[in-house]
Amino acid sequence: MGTKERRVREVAEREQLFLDAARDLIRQDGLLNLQMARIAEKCDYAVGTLYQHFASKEDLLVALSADNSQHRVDLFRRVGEWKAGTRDRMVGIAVADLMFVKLYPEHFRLAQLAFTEVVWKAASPERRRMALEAGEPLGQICDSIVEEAVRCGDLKLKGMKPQEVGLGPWALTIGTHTIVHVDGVLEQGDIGDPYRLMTRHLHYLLNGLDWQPLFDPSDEAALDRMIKGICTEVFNDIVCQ
Amino acid sequence: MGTKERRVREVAEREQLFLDAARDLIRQDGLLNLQMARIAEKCDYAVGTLYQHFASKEDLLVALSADNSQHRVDLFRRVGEWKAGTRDRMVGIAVADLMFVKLYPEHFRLAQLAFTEVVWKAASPERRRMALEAGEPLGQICDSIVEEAVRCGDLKLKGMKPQEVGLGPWALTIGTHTIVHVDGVLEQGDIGDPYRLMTRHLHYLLNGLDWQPLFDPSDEAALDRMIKGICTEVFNDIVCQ
DNA sequence: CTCAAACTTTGAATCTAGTTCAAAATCCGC
DNA sequence: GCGGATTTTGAACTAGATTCAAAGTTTGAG
Repeated sequence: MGTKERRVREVAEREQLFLDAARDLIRQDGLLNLQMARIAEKCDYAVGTLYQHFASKEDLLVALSADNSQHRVDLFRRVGEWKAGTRDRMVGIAVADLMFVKLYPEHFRLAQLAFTEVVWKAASPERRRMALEAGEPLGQICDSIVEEAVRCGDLKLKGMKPQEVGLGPWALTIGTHTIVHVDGVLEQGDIGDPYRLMTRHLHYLLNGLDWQPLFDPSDEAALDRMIKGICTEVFNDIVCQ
Repeated sequence: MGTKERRVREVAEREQLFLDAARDLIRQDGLLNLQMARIAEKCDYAVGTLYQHFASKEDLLVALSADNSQHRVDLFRRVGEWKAGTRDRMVGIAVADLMFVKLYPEHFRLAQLAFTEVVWKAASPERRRMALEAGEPLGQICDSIVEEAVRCGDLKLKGMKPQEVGLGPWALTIGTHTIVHVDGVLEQGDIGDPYRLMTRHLHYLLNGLDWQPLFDPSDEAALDRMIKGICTEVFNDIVCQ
């Protein structure tokens, strides 16, 4: 009696179809011009069917954003499995994040919108739960690196929980993306590559945390070498920079 | 011949009236339910008049966000004028920002939305320019603290520009707010007060930058004392915590 | 003071796009 | 092959942003 299972699978497939279509339309016409009717049309389904999957447009946006996290999780996993020191891997997480935003800037923009009060609150509770769930592995990978660092003596928690340590680099990363993506803000004072700068600040933060081995980020050449090294070793097959 | 001037002033006053009404309505019914017609009604003007001031709803949102920056700038200025060491003042900036978001969480939410691609791009170019301009003093105050720190020997730039140094703390701050304001994210791993944690990470970052005098943020009591000290000395008259 | 041109305000009408829902189509077990 | 359950459909509905022609007001020249 696999007909029920087939149905479930078909529905899931169609949901994916809708999400992919929405992504295409966003890439094509911008987030600004995304219309529910167009998504349905592009998939040769009626609007009503689209609404069987998503309670509202906001619901779809959050779903799309959750779906996008998969890409990010994939990149993070590579870093999680990378055979390297804990500090290098922590920097690797930040570089992965940075690559994600560079590769898919529209995903970042969408996530930014999706987590906005107006959109987030208008999505269904299940959808919100799913979106949070989709992002969970990111935190877990990060935590496990911190935990390993503590085990092997690279880092002392000094009364913090592993998640609390992770919050610093995470905030630094998100904050940098946010600043970079508000166009106009960085034009004023001319700042070089904001992402190389972020890596530099991350190293300062890690040095402050006394995360071993310490690294001198004012050595620009060494910094570049390190970033390039991570790119080659971890993201070899993905276009880098 | 002051009739033209009077007119200009009246228009400006009405614009402020509209913005204040919008702010009230947001506080009352939430950003989600803000309606252009209601704003006009509340001010006893026709919708058309509202549209003489703001090209679109998005335009109004960006304008409102720019108007809100004034509060933030006021807090920053206090820190800028505070007679204290440069490092304390840098932390003071972060505390000011933190207080701003705690005092006016709805302003933060609005800013978050306003700087979203969908809203930002739909606002008129002048409005965007004005919004950026309204935020400029924040960066300037921050830069001037960095510059003074360099002059008096508390900090070495090591090849960075003053703005580049400031970007680290700034990103850390914005990132923390962003994480805190996505409800649900921090529920998972139980993290104490995320803002005290942010201050702690900021100190780690400043230690990493070798910004004198170094401070041990793992001394929780000293950290609390410092935050409380800033609140009393700089924001004495404002409710703190 | 008068009047017409210029400018401003008005709000009903328009328009856009998200959402609903009754009818039609399809599926499923008997 | 049939009848009820489920799914799909898309025209109709709706909310709310935006427009614009008509009404009102101001200005300054005569």
